[in-house]
Amino acid sequence: MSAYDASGYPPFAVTADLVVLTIRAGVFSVLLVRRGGTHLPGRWALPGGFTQVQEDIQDAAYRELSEECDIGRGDVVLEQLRTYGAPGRDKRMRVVTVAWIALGADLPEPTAGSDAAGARWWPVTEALDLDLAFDHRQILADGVERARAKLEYSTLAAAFLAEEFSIAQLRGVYEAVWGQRLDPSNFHRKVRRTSDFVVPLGRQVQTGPGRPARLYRRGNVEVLHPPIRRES
Amino acid sequence: MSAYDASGYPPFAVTADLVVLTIRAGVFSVLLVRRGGTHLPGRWALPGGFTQVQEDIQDAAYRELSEECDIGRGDVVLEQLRTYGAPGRDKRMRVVTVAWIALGADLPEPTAGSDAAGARWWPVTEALDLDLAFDHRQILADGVERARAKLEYSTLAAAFLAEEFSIAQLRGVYEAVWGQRLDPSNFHRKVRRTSDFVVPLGRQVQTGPGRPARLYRRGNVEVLHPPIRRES
DNA sequence: AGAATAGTGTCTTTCAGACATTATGTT
DNA sequence: AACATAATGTCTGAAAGACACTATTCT
Repeated sequence: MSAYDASGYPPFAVTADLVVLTIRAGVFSVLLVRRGGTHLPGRWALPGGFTQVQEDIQDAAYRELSEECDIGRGDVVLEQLRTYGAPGRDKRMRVVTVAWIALGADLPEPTAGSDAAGARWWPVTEALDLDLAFDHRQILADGVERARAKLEYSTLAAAFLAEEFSIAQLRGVYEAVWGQRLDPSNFHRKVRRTSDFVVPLGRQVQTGPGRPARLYRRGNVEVLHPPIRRES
Repeated sequence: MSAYDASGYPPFAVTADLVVLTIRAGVFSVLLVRRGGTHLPGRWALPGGFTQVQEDIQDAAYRELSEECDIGRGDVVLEQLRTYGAPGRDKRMRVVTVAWIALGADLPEPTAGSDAAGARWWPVTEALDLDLAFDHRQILADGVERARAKLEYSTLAAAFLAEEFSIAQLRGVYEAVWGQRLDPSNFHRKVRRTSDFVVPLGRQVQTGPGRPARLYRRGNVEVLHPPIRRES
């Protein structure tokens, strides 16, 4: 590769930016970092950074997750969102960023990376109103909408939960992400009748008052036919 | 921008590759170009090329459409597919490509660009079996699946038709893209009952034997609630 | 007249939404 | 006992699939 004359094409920087989503105490939340350094210091932004020359773009996303968020590969479901490459989106140079969404359960409090002056979880509704750096407000909005849409026609909601969960917890994911109440009995029937959406484990768990809930794990189905709809 | 020290980040080439889809004589078709030059000459590939330094990535896609395919902005619906950036996907250098799907009606026979030794429309089913250059086989497969999926829950099918069309022609789009017969009467009812999917023009057209078909134009709805499903 | 295509109507099944009812725990 | 939550059952309306039937043209 180094033998090839690189002068024949315009050079770009390629970055990976991450919309890291989880549910904390029933609140749909996103991880933001406060920028350090000299450019846009103090502004909140999505975690991310430069892709290395020999690095797969998805590996770059996983590496930034690890370095900036202390989150491992097994802790999240990572999915490419889209690529943002308007010429002026970074004033310093021409940067094209590949954005990803990362969904996880019980994600830890972040440890600020070397480039970031701080990091914390924000409720998504609040984060959408922030004046984020670069075009990160748009990326965040797109990522949130992608997550909301995918709950409709996929079984992705389980990515927000630990290995074992109850159907009420699964419903809680939908309610947190959509900001909307769902009928418990209809939701229960819908999930159980969708073949291999969840697999019963035969055990129960008691969280508060009321009948104990049965535990399930994810099934192998990834597409919901028919979907669960928003906005009744 | 030129004042910034570019040595601090790894340089990438960014390209735009296009999955250009249309329906020709009832056959779901994709535009491929035969590579010229010195690298992989003679291999079929998706049309595309380098993004310029001052150019928006979507503008690059439109420019390649114009240069390599002689297709204007108004002739297609362009949508970002995803970005492919494995380190070894181009042996010459590190290239990240932003892939797009372009859907159009009655697209013209291609005029080969300067880089291409030839260009032609291929039936999608045949193109999927070709040994395309780079990772274009995967990009093509992803683009075709995206188009097929979007017909289900969006009104995108009309992008394959001219301004005025009959419901039978719209059904023909679904049948060509999905490779599957649909019941004419149920399809007709479904389309007409979806508010503002199509707008009647009050005129008719006679194509062959049989009752003349009423003409419609696209409505303003973009999302189908509920969707039209594949695989009965 | 017969064939071909466009469009409407009907019946059945499936499933979502609303909500009543039962089951099983806590306080 | 009162309450809270989980899970099941019932009723109704919307909509899809199958298909009969009508409408309008061409050969």
